[in-house]
Amino acid sequence: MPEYSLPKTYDFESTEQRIYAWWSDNGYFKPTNDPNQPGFDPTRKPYVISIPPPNVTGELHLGHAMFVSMEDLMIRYHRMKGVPTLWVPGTDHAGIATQLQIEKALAREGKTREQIRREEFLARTWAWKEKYGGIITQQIRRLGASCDWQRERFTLDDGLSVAVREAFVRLYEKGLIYRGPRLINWSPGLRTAVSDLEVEYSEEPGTLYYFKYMLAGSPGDFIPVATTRPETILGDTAVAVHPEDKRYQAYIGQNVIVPILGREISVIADEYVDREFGGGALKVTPGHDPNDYAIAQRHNLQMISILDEAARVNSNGGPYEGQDRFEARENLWADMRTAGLTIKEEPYTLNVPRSQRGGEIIEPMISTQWFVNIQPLADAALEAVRDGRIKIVPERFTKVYYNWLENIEDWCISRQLWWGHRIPVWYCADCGEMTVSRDDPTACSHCGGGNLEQDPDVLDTWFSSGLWPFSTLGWPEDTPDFQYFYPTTMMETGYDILFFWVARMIMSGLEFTGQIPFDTVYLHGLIRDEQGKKMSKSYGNVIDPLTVMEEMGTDALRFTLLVGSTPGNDMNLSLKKVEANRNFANKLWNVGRFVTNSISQAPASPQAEPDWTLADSWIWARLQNLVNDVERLFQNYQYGEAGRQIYDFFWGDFADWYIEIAKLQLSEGSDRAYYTASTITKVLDISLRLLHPFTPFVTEELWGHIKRACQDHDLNIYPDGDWPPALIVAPWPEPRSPEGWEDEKAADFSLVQDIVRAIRNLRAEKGVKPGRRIPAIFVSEQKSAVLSSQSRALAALAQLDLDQLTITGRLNTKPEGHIGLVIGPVEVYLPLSGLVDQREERARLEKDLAEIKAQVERLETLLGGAFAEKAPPAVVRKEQDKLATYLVTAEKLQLQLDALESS
RNA sequence: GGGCGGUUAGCUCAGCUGGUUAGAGCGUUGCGUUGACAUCGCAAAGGUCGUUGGUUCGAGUCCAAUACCGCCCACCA
Repeated sequence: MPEYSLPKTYDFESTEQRIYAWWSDNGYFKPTNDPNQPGFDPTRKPYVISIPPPNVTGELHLGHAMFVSMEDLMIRYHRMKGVPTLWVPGTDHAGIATQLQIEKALAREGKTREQIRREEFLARTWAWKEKYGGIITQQIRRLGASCDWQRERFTLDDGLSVAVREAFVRLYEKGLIYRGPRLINWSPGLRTAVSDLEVEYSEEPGTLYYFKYMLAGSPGDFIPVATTRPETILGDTAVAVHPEDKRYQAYIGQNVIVPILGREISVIADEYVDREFGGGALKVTPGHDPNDYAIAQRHNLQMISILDEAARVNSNGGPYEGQDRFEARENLWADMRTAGLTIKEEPYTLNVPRSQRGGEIIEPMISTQWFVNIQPLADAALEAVRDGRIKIVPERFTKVYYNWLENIEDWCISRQLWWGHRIPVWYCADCGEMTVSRDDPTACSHCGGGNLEQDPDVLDTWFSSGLWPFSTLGWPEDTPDFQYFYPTTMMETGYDILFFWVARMIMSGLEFTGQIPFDTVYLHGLIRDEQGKKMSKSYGNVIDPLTVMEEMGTDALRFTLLVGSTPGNDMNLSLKKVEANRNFANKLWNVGRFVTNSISQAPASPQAEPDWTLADSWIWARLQNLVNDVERLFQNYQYGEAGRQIYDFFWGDFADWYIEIAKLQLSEGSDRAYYTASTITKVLDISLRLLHPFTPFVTEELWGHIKRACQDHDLNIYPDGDWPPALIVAPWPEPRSPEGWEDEKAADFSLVQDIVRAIRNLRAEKGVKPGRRIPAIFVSEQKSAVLSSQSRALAALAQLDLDQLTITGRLNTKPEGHIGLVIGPVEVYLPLSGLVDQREERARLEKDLAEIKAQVERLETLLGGAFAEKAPPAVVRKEQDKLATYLVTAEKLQLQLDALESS
């Protein structure tokens, strides 16, 4: 019974929470260089990430799993490199989203927020937050997030609220915030303004209505006008035609009559009008259409609002007052038809603006709101990326970023909600002036009166999240954290919030701190279902990360997300992939079992280290190669590719080949066994270190077992037995340049692999029973030394009879009753007498020969052409070597064929 | 209307500065109780890298055009 008997299967359930608590208890998530602790060194540059704060009452979804995995990978990698790292966690109050949840809960009690009043509503929301606010952060912990939880923040914290007020007041004092009536996007269901970004457009079938605008001056005469929204006729203040449109030129300046209402409005000329569309004339509704609003400003037109907060027709709508906007549409149209004012209706595809949150149709309305004059901030934000102070990965998103900022409109920041940062503006009942203040004022700053009332509105959630990278570090106070950890290093998030969040953080960071908030933006893609469809509850294709973690382990999910994604590209997730990676975790585990057993069985007190075997050299070279590649890929943010390469190395090279050969070397006893145990331990150790940022739990757990086994058996793989206390803080493997011997060893080992594969292949083809050991004759002039040294390995891997192996430089006659194989410079003969079929053999040899000859021909042409002169010498030499090998192979194949003919 | 991404094996995808026989996982087929692992092993089948043209000694990789799929921005009522 081995001393270390690990279970056969990796048990993630019993591991993950224990390991997480252990890391946390040992303080590994905290920065190793902390400005609030003794021994702080301000010259060491930290690596800092601010977490994209999830909605405080949200539930974990795959988007969270994605960014947590990615950021945790970045953090763990840098931590292992010895860089002081800080990952600041926190949550967002998510104004609209949270308020909607509370309102829904209220609705179930048959209440509205207006009924219970603001104070009571906020109390309930806070209670809700207290109750559910911990769930999401708990779930993020389950993913293995190595955040410094002592620095956790919430956007409505006192400190962050101070930051929000500071930001608002500064902008106001600089004249970059203003209040006024403007056409904004109104959400009638939520009864609040929303920003342009919060409106989504969807193509939907609708109707284009044609009707008559009767001329006031000449009865019976009319201008035909088309609209998709007849109810807005009630708010028309002009009819516009193109100035050069001959049909209507005569009417310009005349009056037309608004249907049903009978108001007179004038016909104006504006180049915006498209003569081809509809009748060529445009009704102008400045109060409910952005383009019409612009026209109205050019022509100084009156602006009429016809809808109230709930999008019901108001008193400007005459007989339709009180009707819902869609109801009014039908009724007005019916009345117009009765009045003979309609022309026709035709089907038409509309682009309907809908609320990102509620999904209802957004109504453009004129409303008094607070705005940020964004242009100066946008210019600075553009400059920071243009001059390279901030780098966006993948690079193509910089163009998207530029395009948005170059065409940006002022930002409507006030929301008619209750849950959020209340606007720090007070209105004086005595003098009517505004007091804008960082602290709650007791008196009007203008008249000194005490009759102050605070603006009832709150700020857009993104206003506070825009301050996140520095508000979480203590800004506006100049705290030690802010001084040391700001600017942060990496902003990792989904490309879908590039505008909402990233751009605004850059604008705010530059404006308020005078510095960039982070130097790199890494954007990951969205996660879709197996077919590439968006996951949504209505499709029923949502994958719940918690279920996946429960069933297959956190590491399997993390590895799938990390390795399955390419920067900026969406990924399609299927459970099959997670399953494959659960199997990988299990593979790791079982290699670990093998290694711990080997350690505990290895002989003690080593003598001098024996020469490395070919396999030893090969695996070291491969591993070193891997370390270098991973480092390069990490530097280029190619995390997925790095993970894939580690996977391939671990399974395809280490487990499939080296471990199999190691079994032989271990059975040799004494020093060879000791050093082989040491080698597999070292290779595993480095593999675990490389994998740790991807799959932290299984690697940490396994590494702990390896460490204990080594310590108990005096096997030192770290100098002086100086083991790191935990894998999470173990040093990252150092890249090294090759020493020159690697290529030859790689070529020799690859020959061994090819021989083994060829023999296995033939055995399978001929139906030789697995396990049956057969004799073999190896013939090669150039490689007999390699073959001799590898006889045991060849015998074991290809199931040959070691006692009946012949290795020779040349053979005069082909052995009777053998099947011959040619692998490069090596011939192998296997005595499969009963299974030899002359015709089959000839066919096989001819096929191989034909292939080789084709290659020879190709290479001869290649090397005879301009390639030999123009290609780099190293590339040419490689091809020449190949040709030489092919020629030898061809020759040997030909000899075998000849032998077959003559027998 | 403008911009971006994708198109590689039956499916889902890698393939990063061009190097000459294009990879993985899953699936399929055949064999298998080799004391790490059946969440496994061995072997096999399977691809004119969307199309056309160009640059180059050399193109899945670079350039141009084009088709289809998807996304973002703008929003002609």
